[in-house]
Amino acid sequence: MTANTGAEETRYDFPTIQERWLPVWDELAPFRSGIPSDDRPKKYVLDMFPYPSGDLHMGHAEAYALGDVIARYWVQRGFNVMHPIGWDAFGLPAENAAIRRGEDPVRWTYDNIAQQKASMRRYACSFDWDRVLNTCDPEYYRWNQWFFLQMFQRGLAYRKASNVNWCPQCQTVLANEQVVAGQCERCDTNVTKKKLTQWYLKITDYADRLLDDMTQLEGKWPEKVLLMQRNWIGRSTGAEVDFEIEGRDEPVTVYTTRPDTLYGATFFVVAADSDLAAELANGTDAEAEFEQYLEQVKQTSEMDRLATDREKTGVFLQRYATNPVNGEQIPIWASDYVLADYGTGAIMAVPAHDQRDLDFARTFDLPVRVVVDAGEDPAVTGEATADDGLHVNSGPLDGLNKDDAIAKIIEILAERGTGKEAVNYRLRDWLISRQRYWGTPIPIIHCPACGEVPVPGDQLPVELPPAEGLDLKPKGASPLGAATEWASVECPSCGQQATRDPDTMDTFVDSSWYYLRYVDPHDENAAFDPAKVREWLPVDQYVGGVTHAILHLLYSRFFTKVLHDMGLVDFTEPFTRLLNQGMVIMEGSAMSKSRGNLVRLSDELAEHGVDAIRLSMVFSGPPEDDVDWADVSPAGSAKFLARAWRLSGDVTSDPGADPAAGDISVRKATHRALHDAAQAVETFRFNVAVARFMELVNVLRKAIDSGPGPADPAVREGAEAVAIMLSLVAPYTAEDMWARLGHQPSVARAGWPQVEEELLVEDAVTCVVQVAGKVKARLEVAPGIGEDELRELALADEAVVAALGGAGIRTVIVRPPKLVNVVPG
RNA sequence: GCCCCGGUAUCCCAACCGGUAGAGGAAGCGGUCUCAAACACCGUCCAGUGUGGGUUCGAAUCCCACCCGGGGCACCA
Repeated sequence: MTANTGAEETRYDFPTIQERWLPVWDELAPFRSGIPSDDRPKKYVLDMFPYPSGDLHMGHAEAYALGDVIARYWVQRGFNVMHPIGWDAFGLPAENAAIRRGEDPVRWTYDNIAQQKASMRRYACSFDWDRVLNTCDPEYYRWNQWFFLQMFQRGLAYRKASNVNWCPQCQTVLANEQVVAGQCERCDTNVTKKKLTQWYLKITDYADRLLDDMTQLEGKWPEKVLLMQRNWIGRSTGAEVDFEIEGRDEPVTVYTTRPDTLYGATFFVVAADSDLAAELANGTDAEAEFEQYLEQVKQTSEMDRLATDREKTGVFLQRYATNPVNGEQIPIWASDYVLADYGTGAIMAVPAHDQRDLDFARTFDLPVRVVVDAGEDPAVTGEATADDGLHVNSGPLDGLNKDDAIAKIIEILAERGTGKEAVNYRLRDWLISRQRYWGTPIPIIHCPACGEVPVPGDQLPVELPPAEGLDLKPKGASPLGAATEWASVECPSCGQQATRDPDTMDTFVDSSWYYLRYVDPHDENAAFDPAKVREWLPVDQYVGGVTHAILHLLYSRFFTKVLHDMGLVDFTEPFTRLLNQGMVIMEGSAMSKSRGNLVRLSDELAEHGVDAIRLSMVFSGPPEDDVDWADVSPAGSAKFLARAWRLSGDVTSDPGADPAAGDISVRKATHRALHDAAQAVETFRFNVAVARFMELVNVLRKAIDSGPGPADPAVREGAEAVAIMLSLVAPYTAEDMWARLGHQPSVARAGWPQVEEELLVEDAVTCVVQVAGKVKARLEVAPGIGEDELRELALADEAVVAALGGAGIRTVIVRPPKLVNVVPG
């Protein structure tokens, strides 16, 4: 390298340093991970890829700074780290820009990608630029189509008509995971229901494995994320019980988690919007009333429906069900508090032991019968009792506790053939079709004769037609349907005139497997090469926001399991470890244009420099906590960087000077810092690691100014360690220091110095001597001091003797070398 | 309503298995340098750990209750 190393400079000038090293790094490419002769052990560090909706913002700056610490750390530790980046490039913003400003979504997307890519280069992310992928490239999304067809053939992709979530703003359907508190995850519009035929992926087939495999992730993923996924999947165990219905051939099955309370069922409720309700109401005197009620239910928005403390409503259908254990006739009601798509859409109501049933019973004056004795009468208190207790009024279950009663009743029902043990999930199949343009076309051809026909593999990818000339305005049907030339095709199986499926896939399909594609993003023969995947995956460390705790992470786990079953990968969990970084907020609330508290990343970078911003992000606190920009001081970060940088100009010894000849206490400080910082990084306490850097810089400053002086080789050793450690967070500053210390770039590949164990041992330790738990004396002792010796020393201490004041000694607790506690008698 | 996570100095945050409450930073204050200032450097102030109880020789750390903040789930039978 012939770059000006800046050895003569005396002032830390970040713009100069940035310009100096960027071109050098471009040439050196220190983070290239695909060199065949590279025999370093492999590690895969992955940042969640960004959506290209404009330039990078503060949130990106934080996320990528944190991921970079991890990636760069493992490089320093001698690993061949694959740290790739790509773009999650399909999605609505491109389309909306097209609609609003008449821009071509393709162009809009690629322009933004180019801008973000340039920004990431300047931000000095340690990405391997040979592995970039864009999900909107046909060479990428053809494999979405390929996976879809694989799933289709396995019965894992199917079409069905159902009441689906519909966002009136986006004019498209949404998956359950994309509805947050009754609102569209993307635009916060109240979601409505619509009966539509849509494509689904059968994630429910994997519910048990998605749940059970979480044990592999225990301790490696944030507990919070695991909990959220468990809640989302919502497995419950109970029983299905068949109730005969008067005047109906088939019995109706209900699902209950409390089959033991069957004797307490005093009425029966079907979901008002279920087919069963309509059927049961049909031809009864209640029919008109029911129709009216159903209308009213349909008018209720999802938001209102979810509101707690809602009055219970319903209609008696004038029909009766028979309780299979005691032959009782119980009235059948229709209500919206029972959900059509959970369980069987019908329940047995046990008001004494279920609050919702009790509320309903009290509203409509239905009987309440206690079958589990809890000492209180729910009919009087208004509080249903769900606790364990002895069963009463329950025939053969009398006197049993809950668990025994459940076992017993299941046995009885099974014997009679009127019920069985059953499991239910909250998780629903993943609705993946979208009525929008900018996504992966679903590779199915609808033939009037053959039905749903897969597009033959050799005709993939089914490319999107150009947006030009298409009306992309949301109108509830996919714009692709209007591209007649594109849509009309011959049926691959019978040759008849047929049409392409006009919908595109949820963009979460794209991100469900992108981490596999990075092993060779330009592979033309397959989505990925299983051999290469074996080399690199699963991902050792995944870094991203907690916003994806359910959506993306659940879908990716599902995809991985499907690929496992297809024999394409040999692991069942894609991400071994997960770190969720927090958000960047401003004065307590999320940054947004409307709040006017938006801090522009580009402004901050221009003012303080890339390194100072990165350092601020990393140092602000634990990575998973939100960073309040009002609390961080980029100027303070810049000050520290300048202070560290100055060390490199002060060192006067030559490169290669033997540190063993240097000052021992400086050496100890260096090795202690290297050791502690490494540990802090490995446990994601990056802020603590930075504190260790700062500590060492302070020690070295003192050593130079008023200690062994700038020529001491220990000072050089320390300054080099600072450069190496700092390379994780502040790559420009570190590289410049490295050069000023007389080394060739890149410091990123310098390697983490070997920590010398003997330098971690302290010369002397302060031992605290307490009397009755209060500190009375401090002794300087050898770290290896024995218990007896320490006890004697402590008891001989004047202050201790004085504190005891002649009182006897009951016990002496000795914890060498740090503590002695004398307990007076 | 249920379930998680967190409350330490003015602020952001450290503190290993229970063992000296302070590593680091910001802000403040004082000083050195300077004609003065900025920068830099040096020094310094500041809490007994949300509240109440318990366990222990000893509690920020463990247990119980409560308060406050953040998050998740929420008519899932």
